[in-house]
Amino acid sequence: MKSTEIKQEVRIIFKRYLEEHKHRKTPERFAILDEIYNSKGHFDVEALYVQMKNKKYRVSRATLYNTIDLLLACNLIRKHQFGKNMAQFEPSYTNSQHDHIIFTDSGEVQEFCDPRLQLIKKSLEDALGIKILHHSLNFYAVKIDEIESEKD
Amino acid sequence: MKSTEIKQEVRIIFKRYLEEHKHRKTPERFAILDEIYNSKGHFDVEALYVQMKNKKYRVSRATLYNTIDLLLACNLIRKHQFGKNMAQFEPSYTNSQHDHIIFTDSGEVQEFCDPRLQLIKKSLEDALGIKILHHSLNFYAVKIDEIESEKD
DNA sequence: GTGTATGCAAACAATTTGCACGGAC
DNA sequence: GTCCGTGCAAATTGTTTGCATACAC
Repeated sequence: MKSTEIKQEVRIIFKRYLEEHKHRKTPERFAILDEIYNSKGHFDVEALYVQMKNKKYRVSRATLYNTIDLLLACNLIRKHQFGKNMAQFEPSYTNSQHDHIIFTDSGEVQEFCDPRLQLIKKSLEDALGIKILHHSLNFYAVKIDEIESEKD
Repeated sequence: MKSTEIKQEVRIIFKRYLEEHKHRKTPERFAILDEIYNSKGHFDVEALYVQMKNKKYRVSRATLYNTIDLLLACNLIRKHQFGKNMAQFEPSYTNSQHDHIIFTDSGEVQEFCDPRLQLIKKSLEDALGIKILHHSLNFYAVKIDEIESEKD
């Protein structure tokens, strides 16, 4: 699916969600959605705020937080809490579930997916009689070659 | 190992750590360590503060945070970030590595350990040429019988 | 005696809330 | 015309910092 098609599609999903829940379809809300789906990748609220400020659009942080809640509710973005003050979001449409490796020195985030996690999840659900709603798996790592070069 | 032996042991480890790093062995620091190892289980800073206040001991939050940093540094406690404002700690001596299931309705935390996680970790390290320092795996779940009873 | 650790209160950063105005309906 | 959503600034929460005093060394 082309990038322009995706952007079109998520606007429709958002529009439908807002209508169904009797929320107003304000230009701010669609501008924020556009901005998020224009850049892809992970972002935090402050970065999004600055990014939109630098472009044409002027939104308050309050509106960003408000809209992000709506986008989370209709599953157009996902939230990740990488650490106390390291909340990040990412667009989730046509973007399959995955987990994260956070490089502790640079803050860089890399995605991965390992099917064995689903086996662990299934085992737990069966063994404990629970329903797992979602999960968070983060590995905090450093790159080997960077360890080597630090030895100089 | 008996509970009293553990408490004795961790005091010795902490004492050694403080000496090696030229930190003072203040009564507050040992009182905090004792309090943590008296109750075991997960705790957050506020709960620890209230708990100590209710007993004999009067410590400031600043000292709690300071001491917790020291205890983290010498691996006598572990920190878990279950959500933005849900940082919890737990004593880690004679307490093997494990992961957590957080029940989203009650906030209850249950521990589990699945060896397959180590396989995932190993695969990633080998495939990507990285060294994983630590990880965080949390499942957010509800109990099945509670789902059923909600249907009433 | 020196200088680090403490308690307190003020500072902080990320998020939230309250309020008056503006625009979606 | 209603009243929800906005921008702004003030409030809030968990944590950190600054400063004067206390006490470990």
